[in-house]
Amino acid sequence: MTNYSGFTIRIGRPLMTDRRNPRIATRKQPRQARSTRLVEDVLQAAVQVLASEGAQRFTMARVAERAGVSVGSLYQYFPNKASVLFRLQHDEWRQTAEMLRGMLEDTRQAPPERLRTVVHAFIRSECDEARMRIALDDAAPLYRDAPEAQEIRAAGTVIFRAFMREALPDVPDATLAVACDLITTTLTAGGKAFSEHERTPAEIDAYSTAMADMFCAYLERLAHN
Amino acid sequence: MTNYSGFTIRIGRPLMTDRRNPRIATRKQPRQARSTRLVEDVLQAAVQVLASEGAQRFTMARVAERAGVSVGSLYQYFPNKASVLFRLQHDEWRQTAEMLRGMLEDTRQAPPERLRTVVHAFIRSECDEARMRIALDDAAPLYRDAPEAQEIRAAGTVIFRAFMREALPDVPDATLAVACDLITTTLTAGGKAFSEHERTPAEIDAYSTAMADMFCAYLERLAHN
Amino acid sequence: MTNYSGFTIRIGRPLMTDRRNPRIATRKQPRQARSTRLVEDVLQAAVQVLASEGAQRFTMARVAERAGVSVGSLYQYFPNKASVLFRLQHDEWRQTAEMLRGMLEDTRQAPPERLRTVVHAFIRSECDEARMRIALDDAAPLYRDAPEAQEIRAAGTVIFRAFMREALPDVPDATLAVACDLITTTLTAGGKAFSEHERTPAEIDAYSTAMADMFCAYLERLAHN
Amino acid sequence: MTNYSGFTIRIGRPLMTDRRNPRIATRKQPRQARSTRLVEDVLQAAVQVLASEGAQRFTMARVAERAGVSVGSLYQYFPNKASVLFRLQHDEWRQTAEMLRGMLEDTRQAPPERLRTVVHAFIRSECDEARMRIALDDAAPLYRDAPEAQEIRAAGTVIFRAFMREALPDVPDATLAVACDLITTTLTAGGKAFSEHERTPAEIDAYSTAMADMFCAYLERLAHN
DNA sequence: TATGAATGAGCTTTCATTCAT
DNA sequence: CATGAATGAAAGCTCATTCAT
Repeated sequence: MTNYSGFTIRIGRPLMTDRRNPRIATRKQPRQARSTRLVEDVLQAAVQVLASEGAQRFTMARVAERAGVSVGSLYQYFPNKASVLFRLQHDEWRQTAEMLRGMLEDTRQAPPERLRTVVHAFIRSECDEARMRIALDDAAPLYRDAPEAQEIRAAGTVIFRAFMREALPDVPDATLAVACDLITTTLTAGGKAFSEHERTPAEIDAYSTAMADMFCAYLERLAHN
Repeated sequence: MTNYSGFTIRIGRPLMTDRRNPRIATRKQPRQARSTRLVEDVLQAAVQVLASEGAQRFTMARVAERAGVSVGSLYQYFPNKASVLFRLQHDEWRQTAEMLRGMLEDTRQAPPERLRTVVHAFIRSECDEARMRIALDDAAPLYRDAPEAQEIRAAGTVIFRAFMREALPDVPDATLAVACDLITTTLTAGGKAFSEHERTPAEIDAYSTAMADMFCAYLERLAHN
Repeated sequence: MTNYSGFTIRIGRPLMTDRRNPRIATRKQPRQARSTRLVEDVLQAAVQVLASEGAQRFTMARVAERAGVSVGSLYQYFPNKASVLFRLQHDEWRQTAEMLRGMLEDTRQAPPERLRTVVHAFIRSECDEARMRIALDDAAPLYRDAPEAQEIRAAGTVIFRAFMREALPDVPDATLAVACDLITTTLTAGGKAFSEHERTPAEIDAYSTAMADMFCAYLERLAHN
Repeated sequence: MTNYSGFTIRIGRPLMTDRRNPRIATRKQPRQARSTRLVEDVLQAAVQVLASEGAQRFTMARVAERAGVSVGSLYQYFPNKASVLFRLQHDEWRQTAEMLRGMLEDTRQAPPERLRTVVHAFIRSECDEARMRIALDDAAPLYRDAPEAQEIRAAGTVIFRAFMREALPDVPDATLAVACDLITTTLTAGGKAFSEHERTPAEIDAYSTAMADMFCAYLERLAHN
């Protein structure tokens, strides 16, 4: 998936690339402490395998071995490989979304300032663990078309739309919708593309500033039209 | 590949996700008519397989069958699977770059107008054959890190930089470089993300207009600072 | 199992198809009400799993889940998967055998009439729960070669032999033995084959009548030779 | 499949036990001599594996090893495991059907004599390679529901029906149909059941004679009613 | 030069059974 | 007694690539 912050508006239907749409939800809820631990170990191991081996060599066997469990145990809690990857992505989404929500709803700052903050935070977070994120993105075809993946993005959309409405009270709905889509897509897809290469903190800062400038210039133009 | 128009500036080094960096260049230059024909058949077939089967099921055997050639012949002209995919991507890049170059260098229009034209043309072209493009993108991990892929982008960068300098004569070099990077990345990554879903012509137009608006607002701000 | 009514005479030794001959008897005799209940729940669940999932997907985990018991408990009363299946088959056999015995020993009717009754009853019973029976039969390789399975058939044989002797008082022992074997095999194997396809009551009746006719014609011929 | 002579009439629809209905036809027609040889080696190996290891342990890897080829080669000519088994069964059917057809159409003998010949030949052939046949039958769930398997039986039916009409010229169609079904089912299912145990030539002869007697008695009764 | 048969490592997933809690 | 987490061997199948013909 291109955008994993959960903030992208999607109007059209996704172009499926795979016939089957696998169940991806977790197979059972771990109830005992040991199980919870196992799931966490597995996810941690999955991140490591993804980062060190890449999406191509991300196999259930490797994850199991890295986690110090048997393949069978893996399949107790994840119905298939896609579900492990999806869970990773999902957790990422949740975490990022939570972070961004806090910033977007922080009424102590003016909307443009909030947007600046969000852009900087997002780009920076994208550059953290970039290797793993790239690999996770490479694996996207495996989990992208799962129904669960589709559901996630809606929540982020709502929050961002509210923010945009606050920032641009007088803009017509249709215009606002497109602006939301454009900004979130630019942020997420652009952030991802940017983070595909190793970046210094200075580069990150310069790029984030530029993107925030661009967004703010756009907002101003929308406000004055 | 995130950007396949050949217009993205890349400063940092790419974060490799695969150990081996295979030769990807075509194995031999087909000079005879028959060979050229074969290569074209193969590429055509590859596009079809990609579009109809998806990246996951893109195999050399399938390409060969669709092209009406033997696997052996395929390997006469392409050293491996990645090279076929890369060639597809490369051709795409070339074609798009050529188109955009014409628009960017068309001095009959003011720079902002040229940029608008470019954005519309690019987004529209991204939405054509979207299914194949998505699949090609899914397969990016296979060819992305090849040295040949790195070289391509430079040319596009130069052209776009010249355009930007023309549009913003007084902006410092460093600022301009970042702006170039931002705009090309937004255009390519954003365009790709947008085209991942089925779009009506009206949606395409609205989105392109919004993106062009955003770019122009940004250019103005840069010009006046 | 080809014949699961318990009425087939087996002279030769079975051709083993599996190396190991596992213990199949129930692990312990459940004497407490709770245990009896559990065993019954398990068997009921097993029937359901067999009918709904087929032999291929008949797993201990599924049975346990359907029965609302833990796998561990399952293994308290059944030493292995084969034993569950065998028990199912065994119960079937017992039930059918009991039914047929009553009919065969009913001296109020002449032997040919009794045989007619038996044929109709058996074919009809085979067509009940056909799906489960097919699945149980598919699973036969798992329990067929168990020693316990061999023992069962003897009892049925004795009863049927007595009936045949009554019907054909003057036929030599050897001839009678073969006739017994032929009729029971035809009834059971033929009934099973017939019930593998969905049947209307009319079809069932027609087929039963034909089979009974055939048996009676055969008995008459044996009697007059 | 219960009946593999191809002579069974099936009126009702089969009760499916598996959701998916796999393609079973051969993947490609071997054109070179080497390939033909390979296919034959594979089938020979499959028979051996089936006979020596049983259906349970019949795996593609084992077949490949026994045939002295790689698994990959196996999958060049057989799309899946079921197709190997089906091919075995299919060849059996064809061979048996051919044999029986010759006997049934041999007008030099009276119909009852022909039927006697057929019964003896069939039972004897069932007892040959019994171990392999049992295993093949155990594996039936894998190929039974394939569409190709359904088609085969029709041909045998036609031939046997013609024979029965010749033997019983005055019997109504409906009666004849049921009689055909009964006799073929009895022959095939009964023969299979009989051959599940090791048999001496004397036993085989006695059983065949008995079954033929039964059929002839039945035919006579039908003729005189 | 063209063919396509052959390879075999490698992948995902299942499931009977055990045993610590 | 009951639980259900954990095991890990084993299976079916794919596919990039090679090389004898």
